[in-house]
Amino acid sequence: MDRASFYEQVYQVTRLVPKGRVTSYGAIASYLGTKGSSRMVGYAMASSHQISPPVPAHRVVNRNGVLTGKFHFGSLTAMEDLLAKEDVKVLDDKIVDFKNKFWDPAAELDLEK
DNA sequence: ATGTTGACTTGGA
DNA sequence: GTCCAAGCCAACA
Repeated sequence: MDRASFYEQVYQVTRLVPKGRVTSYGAIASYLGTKGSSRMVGYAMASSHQISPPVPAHRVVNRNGVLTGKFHFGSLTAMEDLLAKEDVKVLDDKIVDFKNKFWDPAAELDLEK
């Protein structure tokens, strides 16, 4: 993991997000150990458009469950459309029942244990 | 090496 | 409950 850049780590964790689930930038940042660099997580996603394999960035939202980065998808409806296909309802740019669909890598992966 | 930037988070009013 | 300000760290020029 040390060889991989912070970006790569973010990409990998993001790919681990199960379909139909969403996570927050802070959760990923915290999982990587850099809680304070929550911005970097989102910033990394900005570069995830052209990398491979593709990163399900649409499953990553802010702590509020709001699609803050939907504007970066090219189309304003692209992100919520992708989420809708994964049984994730989006209302007013916010994840419906976000708390229930929230997926915390640190808690789910539990690699510390 | 320094400065700017950013798909965030938290805390205080 | 909402709104504003500051902090945070890594990549890039």
